[in-house]
Parts: sequence; C-alpha cells; structure tokens
Amino acid sequence: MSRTPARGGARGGAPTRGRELRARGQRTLARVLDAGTSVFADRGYYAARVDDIVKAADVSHGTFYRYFSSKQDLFGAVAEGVATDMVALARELPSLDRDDEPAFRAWLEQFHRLYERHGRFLRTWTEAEVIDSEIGRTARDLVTEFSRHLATRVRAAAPDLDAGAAAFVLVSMIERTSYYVQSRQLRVAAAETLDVLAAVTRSAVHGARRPAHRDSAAPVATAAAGRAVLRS
Amino acid sequence: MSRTPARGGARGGAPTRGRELRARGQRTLARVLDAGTSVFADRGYYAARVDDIVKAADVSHGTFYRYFSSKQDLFGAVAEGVATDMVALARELPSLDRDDEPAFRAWLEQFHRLYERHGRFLRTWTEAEVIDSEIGRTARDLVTEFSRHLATRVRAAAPDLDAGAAAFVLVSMIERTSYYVQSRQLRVAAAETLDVLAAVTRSAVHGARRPAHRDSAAPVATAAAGRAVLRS
Amino acid sequence: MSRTPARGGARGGAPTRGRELRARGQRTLARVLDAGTSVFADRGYYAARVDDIVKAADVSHGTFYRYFSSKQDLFGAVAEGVATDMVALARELPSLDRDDEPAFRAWLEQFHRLYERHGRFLRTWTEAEVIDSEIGRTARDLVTEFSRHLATRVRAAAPDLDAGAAAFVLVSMIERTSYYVQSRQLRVAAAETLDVLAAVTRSAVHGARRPAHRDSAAPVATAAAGRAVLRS
Amino acid sequence: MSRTPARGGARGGAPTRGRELRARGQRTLARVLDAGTSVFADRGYYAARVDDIVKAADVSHGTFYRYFSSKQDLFGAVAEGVATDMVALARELPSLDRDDEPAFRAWLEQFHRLYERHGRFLRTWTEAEVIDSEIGRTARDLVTEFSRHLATRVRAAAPDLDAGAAAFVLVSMIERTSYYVQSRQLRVAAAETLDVLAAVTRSAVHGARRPAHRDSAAPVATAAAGRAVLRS
DNA sequence: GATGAATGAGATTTCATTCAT
DNA sequence: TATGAATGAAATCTCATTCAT
Repeated sequence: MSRTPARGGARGGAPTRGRELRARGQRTLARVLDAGTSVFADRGYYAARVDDIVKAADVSHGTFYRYFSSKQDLFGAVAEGVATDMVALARELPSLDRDDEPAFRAWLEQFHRLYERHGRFLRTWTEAEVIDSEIGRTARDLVTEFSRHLATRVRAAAPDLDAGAAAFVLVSMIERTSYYVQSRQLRVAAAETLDVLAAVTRSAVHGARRPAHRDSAAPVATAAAGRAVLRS
Repeated sequence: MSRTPARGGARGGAPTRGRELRARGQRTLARVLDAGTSVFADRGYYAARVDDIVKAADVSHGTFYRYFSSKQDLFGAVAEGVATDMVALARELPSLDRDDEPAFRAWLEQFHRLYERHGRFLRTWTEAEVIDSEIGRTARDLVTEFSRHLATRVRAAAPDLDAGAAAFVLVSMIERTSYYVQSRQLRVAAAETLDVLAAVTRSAVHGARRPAHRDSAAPVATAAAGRAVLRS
Repeated sequence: MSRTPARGGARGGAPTRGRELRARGQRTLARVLDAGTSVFADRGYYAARVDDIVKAADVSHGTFYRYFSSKQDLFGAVAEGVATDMVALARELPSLDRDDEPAFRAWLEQFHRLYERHGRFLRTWTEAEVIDSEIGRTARDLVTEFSRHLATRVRAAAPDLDAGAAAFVLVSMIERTSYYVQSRQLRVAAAETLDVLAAVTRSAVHGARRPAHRDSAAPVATAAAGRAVLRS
Repeated sequence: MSRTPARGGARGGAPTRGRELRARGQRTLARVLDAGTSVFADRGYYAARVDDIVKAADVSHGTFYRYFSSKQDLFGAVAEGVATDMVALARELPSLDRDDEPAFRAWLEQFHRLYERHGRFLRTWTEAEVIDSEIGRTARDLVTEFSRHLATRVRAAAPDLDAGAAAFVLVSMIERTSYYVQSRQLRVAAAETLDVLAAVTRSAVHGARRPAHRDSAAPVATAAAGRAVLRS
C-alpha cells in the first residue's frame, strides 16, 4: 500500500473527510495510519487498544479522533488501503499460456511479497466482519476479484475447463499458502513454495502437458520436467 | 467432538476437574459447550459475550463459572473438541494411488461435511491466538498434522516429489476452498468444487504421468478425462 | 411521585425491563432512582455525573448500567415518575364555582407541595429536551394537560370566556409562581402567595365579586364587562 | 442588546479587555457574539459546542479565545446583553391606572416581541446557574427587577393591595405565558393571549370594573371585596 | 447445583482549551 | 489578527468475573 499522505486524496476518517490538510496534518495522519496498520496486524481488531495506537503514533487521544471518527473507522481506512494494493496486483495477473510461465512465476513472487507486508493485517479482517458488514464485503470482494481475473486467464488458456471453479480453487491455494508461509507455519523456503504453486497451477490448467505433434517418447521427458519443480 | 465430562483440558484450573458430574451436571455442561460453540462461531472470540453464551445455554452466570474457569477456558474446550474431530479425519486420509481416487474423493466429501460443522468456529481461531499462544499452537498443529498425513500419501504415490511442500500447498487449497464454500463466498455447487479439488490434487501428484506400457493415443484420452471434471 | 419499588411495575431502565426483580434488586433500583432524582435536581442533566449518582446511591458503575441503559434513560425514568404525579394532581382539580373556592385553595396548596418536591427536577427538564425530543414532549404535554383540565373547569364556571386562553394563562401563573417560590427567588411567605393566586384566579373567572345582598342589576353588567375582554 | 466593543463584563480575564479593537476586530467580535447567541439558544449551554459556535461565526478556535476567555465568558456576555434589554423594558413599564390601559397593553406587546428574540436564550439561563452563581443571580435579579417595577405601579394604582406579592404573581404569569407562546406550546394567537394577560392583570388590580356612571357606593364595596383577598 | 445481583478495572470517546505558525 | 493542529483530563459505558443466597 502506498502510505504516502496523499494516498487516497482526502482519505482518512470521517472527521477529516472533505477538509484540506496542511503539511503537518498530513504527516500526523500518516503516522496514525501506520500505527494502526501495525497494531492491528499485531493484535487483531479487538485486542488492539486505541491507547496502543496513539502511543505507537506518538499522538494524543484527541488527535486520533481528529482524524478518525472511531477505531472502526481507522480499521476501515487501513483495510481500504490494503484492498487497493491487492486489487492492483490482481489486475496485473499475466496470461497462463505456457510461454508466459516465467511471468506467472514472477507474479506469484509479487503476490508473496505483498503478503509479507499485508498478511498479518489480512488475518484480522475476519474479526472486523462481525461489526461492520461493509468491511466484510470488501474482504469477500477481494477474493472474488482475484478469482475473476484468474478465471479470465484460465478461460483463455484452457477453454474447456470450468474456469470459475478452477480459478476459485487456485486462488484459495495461492492465498492460503502465502498466509501460512507468512505466519511461519511453514518451514519450507518461500522460493520452493512458489515453484510448487506454479507447478500445480500449470498442471491444473494444462493437464498432461504434451505437445500434440510430439512422438510418444517425449511425454516421459515432459513429465520429468514437470515433476522437476516439485522435487525437493 | 468428544464432549467428555472430565474435559478439563490443559487450561487453568477448570472448575469441574476432579469432580464427578451427575446426570444433571452433564446435561448442563453439554448445554454450555453447545452454546459456546455456536456463539463463538457466530461472533468470534472477542465479540462473543459471556452473557450471550449463558443466555443461549439458558443458565446463569454463576453456573457458567462452575463449569469453566473463564471465557477463554470454554473456548479452549470447544477448540479441543474441534481439533479432535479434525485430527481424526486427518488420520483417515486414504492413499493417493490412482486406483484409490474414489476413496480420496469420498474423503474430500467428509472433509467438506466436517467443515460445514466447524468452519465458522475455525474462523475464530486466529483471534484467540493473541491471548493464548497455546490455542494458537493447536490451530497451527492442525495444519501441520494434515500436511504430515498428506505428505506420507504423496511420498507413497509419487516418490520423486517434494512431498512436504506439495502436501502443504494442497492442504492449503483444500482447507481454504472449503472455508470459502462454507462462508458462502463461492456460489459454485459443493459437488463440483470437490471434483475440481480432486482433479487438481491428482494432476499435481501424478502430473502427465503415463504408464510406460500405454500406447501414445492414451495420453490424450487421459488428459481429456483429467480435464473433464473441470468442465462447466 | 410514589417511589416504591413497584412504581411502574416493571419500569426502570431498558436493561431491567421485562425482567423480574427480586427484593434486593428492587431496593437497589429504588436507590438509584432516588439518587438520580436528587442529583439531577441539584446539578441539572448535563452537569450531573453518573459518578455522582452512583456515589449517592452507593452502588458501582456496573450496577447503574444494569438498571438503566444510560444516564438519559435514568433521566427519562425519573421524568416519567414526576409526570405521573403531576398528571394525577391535574386530574383532581376541583370546580371553580364560587362555592368551591376553599377546595380550589386546598388544591393550590397541594400543587405547591408537589412543586416543593419536584420543582428542582422540573427545572432541569428543558436541558434534556435538547437530546431527547420525547422527553421534551412529555414536558410540554404536562402543561397542556393542566391547561386542558383547567379549561374544563373555566368553561363550566364561566361559559362565555375563552376558556382555552384563560386556562393557559392561569396555569402559567400558578406554575411559575410555585417555581419561583420553590427556588427561593421570592421571599414572600408561601401562604400569602397562594391567597393571591386564588384571588387572581377568582377575579379572572368571576370578575367582581358582589355580596349576595346587592341588587341584581349591577352584578350582571359588571360580570359581563369583566368577561368581555376574555372572550375569544 | 448592547454589543459594546469593550464588553469585558465581570467574568475572568476577558482577552479583549483593555484592548482597542479596530474595525475588523469589531466585526469578528460581533460575529462570535451573534453565533453564540443563536447556538446557545438552540442547544442550551452544555450542549452548545465551542466548535458549533466557531463554525457558525466562521472563525477559528484560536480566534474565539482571542475574544472570550472561555465558553462561559461568552455566555456571560450574551446574557449581559439580554439582561440589559430586559431591564430597559422593565423601566418603561407604564402606570396601571385605568386610563393607561392601552399603554399597558402596548407594553405587553413589546414584552412579547422581546421574548420572541430572547426567549430561547432565556430558557438556557437556568443551566448555566449551576456553574456560575453570578449568572444565576443575574437571572434572578431580572425577575426581581420586573417585580419591583410592577409593584411600584400596583402600589400607585391600588394602594391597599399587597403590591409585592401581586406584582410577583403577575410577572410570573406574563413571563411564562410569553415563554410558552414563544416555544410553540400554545397554539392560541399571540394577540388574544395579550388581551387575556391585560384583562387578568386589570381585574387583579382593579377588581370589578364598573362603568363610571354608576353610583359611588357599590364600587368601593366591590373593590374592597375584590382586594380583600390580595391584602397582606 | 444453581441463581441473579454486584463489582470495578479498563475501554472508547468527547471537547474546552492551548500551541505553533 | 488569525489559523488549524494538538492536547489530555474527564466522561460514559462495557463486561468478565465474583459474591451472597
């Protein structure tokens, strides 16, 4: 997420919405936003105390409420920023054609990197759903957005698949794997995991890779190559 | 979920520990546990009020604390039950050999059904991590457990794969997909989703594998069969 | 106001509404209600601190909110009680016939006494209007209620007067005089003030009083003249 | 209302005291005073936010405190202006002689008009008493002032009445009726109400009105009877 | 074994006022 | 002269837990 003061233009909580902020105000707003991002990520929505946030931002309680109308409002602002970043990435999803595999692999890496930044915050998203259905919807929309983009690519690369279901399943896989890696639940090196994700995606989309014109010996070689990425 | 009278668990000073419960007590305990399960699932850990739980169980606050030393204690008890159920399922994971595909497909269905019961509660698990690292560990252990069991099967079915990473990625996929289906984020019918999960798992494990003795025409057919399940 | 525990049956704040209170709860409720009445009377709505009230009632903050959902809720409950008492008195307003003058005088005294009890609270009513229009309406309705009852009596005693306007003006007089007396803004003895109120009311309604033994012609003319200005 | 530049008042350290204000400063001061008048009237003392006032005046918080040392200071300044206006009116109270009835009626109308301007502010006066006894005294003094003036007139017109009590009761009536009319609690037309007020006042002071051509015996007796009840 | 009343620490939020530019 | 940012004490309200019956 670009956390520059001018991130969403006038964005910030209700109290500042519509007002023009001077340089000092912009800096303060950014500090509060940053503090919120990190405190929410560490503790989750409920366990995060406004007190923790203002201490992290080194501002007073009064200042906090000058920029955000409530703790929930701040959460929404942070979430919006995260969502923006994620959606931007979803749009950059490359084609799934065989020839573009390196591009897809690179994209996975970007995804991973983004997850390293936002993963801990994303984890808290479900908590906030309870109190604000709009925030919940945003989260849901994110998954849908990724699935939609991926489905388009699947459809182009393998027209006879159920693109919707396949895309959805693959997004689940990619997202959750990144989540586990980020939260240290997986000890496997990230690079390897990305290889596996790419390989599984490829085999799901292209099935048994066999150049149609190849002779029967080739398949074995191909399969070996395909398996290679899954090797330890 | 095993709702043994002497659940006790590992958490601090469960009031019922050591006591023998008569029939009436058992019924009350069960009511509180059930209420907790459903309230936690609906609202999450923090948003769940002890008041909500006692109302749902139709007992008094005093009674609640006769059976559980704290809200956290109850959460732990519920979580333990869920974990027990999940681990039991993990143990029943069938082989991934081609011939056992129907068995795996059936297992996926069981997984799905279990998720329908516990999915909403599982979602709340991450919240509680913050306050009790033991609960967090239990959650993490669950994933590890599934991965471990799946890795064993992968290793048996495709010895040359990086079984650890592959299993982990597949578990992520299966789990998260079930989660999304359960939380209505996916409109696709469950049966289809299971077919896709089975297909992706198969192609990931077996790749474009070709029995050496097959003639060259077969691969195409195989690939077609593989894709068939992904078709809309 | 009858501040017995059973005052409004289940009345008390929202939290207790509908619940059955045991003896102890009833006593506590009454204590909070009493404390609220006196603290509001002393300080007004805004300057009254919940802290003042709980100290006066010798209960904890938690207990306060067990019986009333908010400070405003308590205010409403007190106001309701006061309104009930006042309306009851309005209903007992005697006839304004000459022969019932002593009864009216006695009623004024009752009014005065009621004002001694509730006057200081009534003063605070306007403050609360700002935040709760319903409370404001209740206050307004009180004046209307008194006017309505008095108008009925005026109409019976002097059919050709504009009963509505006359009643309204007289209620204003009686109410505000009592208010000032209660708030020590008047040093005049209460008894005297009541005499004056009774006299002004009488002359307003009956015009010039003429001893019975007078000739019959004059009185009629006099009364007619007196009433003329009050006609609608 | 007298809005002198050097209003200062009696309250603590008015920032403008001693300073000479230029044209611009005068305009700003006037804007703040006007804003305060209307915001206090709308919301009352406590519910009025300094923020509301500065927004209404279109000045900054800093500017507000350049002219008034506190919210209370501004309230005092507004109150002072209102009091000045009211006292001026009290001084113009005409005689209550029969022949001056039209003058009295006209005065009532002026009173009414003044109330239309200040009534909503006067309502808030009682709130502020709590925090500043001086403000409370000013309010009380106003009533006293009116009573004093009216008592003088009563004494002149009907020497044998208890002028003090009578005047007080009549002031209560006039004031409160205007208040209710102003606050729309009375649906009666203003003109009619003024007629009734004049009539009640007249009959209270003069008792039965008797055409001048009547014989001299009766009036005295009648008046005596009427006045009897008003005697101290 | 069970109940409902009571507790109080602690959380969020408000808002008059001051400060720096 | 004016501005808008910042302050922080204090207010209201919450809710897991304990107590008395």
